[in-house]
Amino acid sequence: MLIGEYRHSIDTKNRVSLPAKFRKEMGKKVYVTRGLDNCLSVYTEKSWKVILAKLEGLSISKSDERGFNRFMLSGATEVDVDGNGRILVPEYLKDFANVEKKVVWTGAGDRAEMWSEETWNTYLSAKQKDPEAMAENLEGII
Amino acid sequence: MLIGEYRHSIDTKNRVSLPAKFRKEMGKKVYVTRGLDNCLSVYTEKSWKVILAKLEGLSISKSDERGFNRFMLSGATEVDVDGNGRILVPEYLKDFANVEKKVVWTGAGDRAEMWSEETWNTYLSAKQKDPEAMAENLEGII
DNA sequence: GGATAAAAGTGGTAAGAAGTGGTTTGAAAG
DNA sequence: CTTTCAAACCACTTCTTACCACTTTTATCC
Repeated sequence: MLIGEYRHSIDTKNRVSLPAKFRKEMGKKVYVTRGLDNCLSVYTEKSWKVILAKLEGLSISKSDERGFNRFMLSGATEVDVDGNGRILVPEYLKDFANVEKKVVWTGAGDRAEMWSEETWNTYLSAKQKDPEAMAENLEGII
Repeated sequence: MLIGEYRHSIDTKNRVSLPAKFRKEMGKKVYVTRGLDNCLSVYTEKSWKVILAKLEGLSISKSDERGFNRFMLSGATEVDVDGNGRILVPEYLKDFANVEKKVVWTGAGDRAEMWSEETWNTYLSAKQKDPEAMAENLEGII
């Protein structure tokens, strides 16, 4: 279970450390792709397979489904964790998430998320202003 | 499984590199044809057979099905991968996809797609404007 | 609480792979 | 027999990545 918030920096070669607390669960191979709200989602091998299984149900002939499939798969990349616990973030994903130097890792249960510091701050302060409103929309789930 | 996004260029002899990450899965022979949204679809020998089987299920008496069948098959061509991992793109497919010099390869699971850089940028930014909307339409899938 | 050891974070370097352009060779057609 | 075109071959440059080194932080033990 991935939880918590950690701050790291990306070096000039697009390497970034996984939070030490995540490493055991993440193993030696992870999958990075575009996430919602302009973050990057980082999946373990196991949780990635679950996502793939869901994507396989999408139809190629329906525009929305084709689009979402492309969004997820074209954005995805399999990356090895190096000897120092770092991963390499492709340029196009850095661009997507507006990441420059400082990144924020957040645990999200089955996956981790990587945010540019500004995006995270903005997102969090917006959501924190009114968690009650979010809660109202949870429809009896919680 | 073909995933990710890669940028390459086509040379004056219409040769273009396959992304190194795709080469193992693609083997020495691939099938290129017209794809939806003005990209080119590139299939492995194996996935091409699957597509063919699906096309055979289409009815010749239904206008749309007949048309789609022609769209796929008339555009298709079998191409060999050269010693440096490149393929040769026929002129008419370059024209179809508005490819000039810069191309973007994207992985789409069972196939790869090749886009002109502009077409891809336009397509992606349209989708990115509202990935959340896509996701909401796909409720239950993710 | 301080010292020591271990882990984590960060940066650099060099060998090899990948990308791309040009040249030669062989086949086909006139 | 000559010419033309395409494809295989070759060579060079750029980029990637695995490895190594150093600094800083955290944890442990005395």
